[in-house]
Amino acid sequence: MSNKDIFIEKLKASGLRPTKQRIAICKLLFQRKDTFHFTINNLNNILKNSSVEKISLATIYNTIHVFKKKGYLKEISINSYKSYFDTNVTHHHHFFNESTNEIIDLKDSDVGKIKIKKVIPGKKIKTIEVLVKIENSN
Amino acid sequence: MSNKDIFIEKLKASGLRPTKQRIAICKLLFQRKDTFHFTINNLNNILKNSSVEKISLATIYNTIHVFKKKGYLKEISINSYKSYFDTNVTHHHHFFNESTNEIIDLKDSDVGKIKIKKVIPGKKIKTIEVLVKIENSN
DNA sequence: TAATTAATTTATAATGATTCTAAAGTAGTG
DNA sequence: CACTACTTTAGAATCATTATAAATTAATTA
Repeated sequence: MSNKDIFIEKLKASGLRPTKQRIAICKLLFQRKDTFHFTINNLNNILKNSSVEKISLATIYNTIHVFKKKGYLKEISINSYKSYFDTNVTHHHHFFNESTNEIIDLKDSDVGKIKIKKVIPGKKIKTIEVLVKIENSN
Repeated sequence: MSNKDIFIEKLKASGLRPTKQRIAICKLLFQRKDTFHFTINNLNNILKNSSVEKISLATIYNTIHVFKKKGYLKEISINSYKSYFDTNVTHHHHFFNESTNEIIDLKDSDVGKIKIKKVIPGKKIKTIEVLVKIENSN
């Protein structure tokens, strides 16, 4: 199965028709080796330059939100200034480099077991997310 | 020293003149036993009802941001939809109740030691923040 | 205390991100 | 090919936040 076919599958599974705009977005997001952290604004800039297709902002927002709902993308909360998305949808954690505003993935296995000693009656833990803020060590 | 005097001190330390609007904001934020998690919108609503003073949104934004910069308030990143502030400025963590959107403090000592097994060359860890998402266990 | 100066408050405008809308275009189906 | 439903798009609408500039108030000085 070609990459393009995989993208078409992803789109169909998300209830979206495979259009050239959406396929261009898929290429940008999923045709890469490493995980990709991005903002909508990032995506828009890259697509404006790289892609042959002219893709409107509304289409980008739409597609990203559907992928997020479907679980093909994760949204990361680092700070209130920007909204980041992540192509790594496995359970994992993040470094945030406060000197450069760069996000780096931290594998689940790179974080030791976390013990939560407080229990909230009637609630159960759904997920534990760790954000490690780093800065230049000089 | 009365509460009001403490508020005046806080304001002065932040480089702000003690006006009645700012003192009303201080009362709301700091005259309480438990930590307070809020959005600007929350604050505005409470002030609109509770306080004798008419306080404009611009004043609220201004004051909150100065307090944040001074370290009298912390901003918490839970999700991209809302921007929350916290009157607890010690190092600590949070539960986020996804059923109710409620934030609950988790004391530093309620979280076991966290081992980060990955090192980023040239960077040092500034802080480690844990967000525990919970839901009804029905 | 009155006068002066500088900071503050406020309503409103400006901005920026995101969402909505409705007209024009395109994919899927028979 | 024709039809229908889904998409795309530009631009408008909305919402949170920030900026602005005139009116008000606090602090300072005489």
